Amino acid sequence: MSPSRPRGRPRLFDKDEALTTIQRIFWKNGYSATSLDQISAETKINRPSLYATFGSKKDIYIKCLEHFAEMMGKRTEAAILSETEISRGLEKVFMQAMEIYRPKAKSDGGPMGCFVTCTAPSEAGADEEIKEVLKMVLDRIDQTMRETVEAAIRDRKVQPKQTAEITGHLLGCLLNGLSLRARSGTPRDELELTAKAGIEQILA
Amino acid sequence: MSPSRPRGRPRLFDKDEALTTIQRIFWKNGYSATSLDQISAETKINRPSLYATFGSKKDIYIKCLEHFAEMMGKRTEAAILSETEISRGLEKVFMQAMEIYRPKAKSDGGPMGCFVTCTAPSEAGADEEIKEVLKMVLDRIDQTMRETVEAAIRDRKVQPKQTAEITGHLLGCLLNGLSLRARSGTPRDELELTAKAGIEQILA
DNA sequence: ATATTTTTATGCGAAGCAGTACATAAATGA
DNA sequence: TCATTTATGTACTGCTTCGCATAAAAATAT
Repeated sequence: MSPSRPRGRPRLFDKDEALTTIQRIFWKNGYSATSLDQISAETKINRPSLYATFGSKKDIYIKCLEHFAEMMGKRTEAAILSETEISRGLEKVFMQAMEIYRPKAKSDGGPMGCFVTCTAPSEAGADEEIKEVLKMVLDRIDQTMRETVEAAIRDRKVQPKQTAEITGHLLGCLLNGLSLRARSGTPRDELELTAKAGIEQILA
Repeated sequence: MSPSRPRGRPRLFDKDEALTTIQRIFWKNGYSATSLDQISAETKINRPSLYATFGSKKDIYIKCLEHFAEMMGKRTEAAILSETEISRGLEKVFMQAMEIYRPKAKSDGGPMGCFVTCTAPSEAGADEEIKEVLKMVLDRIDQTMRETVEAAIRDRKVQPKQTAEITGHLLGCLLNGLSLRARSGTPRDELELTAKAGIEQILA
């Protein structure tokens, strides 16, 4: 089953590693303010190679958005599965999100906030494709939250006053709000405090 | 006291009206994706006049951000003062925000979502000045919410489980989350439903 | 060895960008 | 009437942008 080496000259760079580097650049500067020259320089991949591998600038950006959403989604599901108590599971989800949105160690100028919710909305006003990706990511967050809440209701762990659907939306909004605040420089401990209180309040 | 006409040739355009037009362009396309040529074309103001009146591109953008925040702030305060019951006041605040974020009539390609939270975060990662303006606006939202909650607590209208400060943050996050969802195309009635449920849940 | 396939490297080209120099126009002051 | 002041319009500069055309390089297949 080991796939025999493909036919021509092999790539000098790792596709996934490059995508992660590119993601970080878009994350920090936003889509429009990032140039392919900048990406080319930081990844040390020539523009034509970049183009041949990932497509146009927008293609690359959308691949990064999906890459990020996939990463967050997997982490979220893992965090929820690792706890039996829903409020603990959600707390873990939010805490690890805060670690990504506003890393405590190495607060050197790395990107802050959620990559998707901090960079995509700016483009979504004029670009239908990016708007749809944004909607997909937001819906996915809410859906995961909702399913978690539904499972907890079935297990008689919580009895929220609102429907599971609404409760999912509220948890999603909370996460988005915290992401924007992280981007603006709000300190980590304040974000964590709000997150914990919010989960408690929304689930009650 | 009527200010005598200033010395030189009078301006052909209204400063405030122009700023509103420019704001709408930034609102739809974001900061980096908007060019001064585009602004010049849509306002019919030459770039040199634009520059002389408002300063650099970033100067113009920041003036627009502050212009928008001022407008929203005034409307919010008015809405709160117009109702004696806090939950009704907050509901009015959120409903009029939704009308701006996602206008029901004339859903022709006008900008959606909050101008500040949908365009500034993209730039805030690399621009300290925009980041500070963003923080100022977010803090102002939370502060207004907090003061409203505090007043309601004093009047024994509500007894939130969380502190007024936290409650303010939660209401702010809810508004931000709804703004992003409006930008992504979530229908108005769903936003309103979430808003009402959220207010009820957060104040309980 | 030679042909074939794929990636890399150089660099072009047409367009767009922000900002400004300079001459002109339209108002007021004397 | 003429100087002064401010705004406008044209056109330019120097730089950056995305995308691609073309040739060289590095691998496999025969």
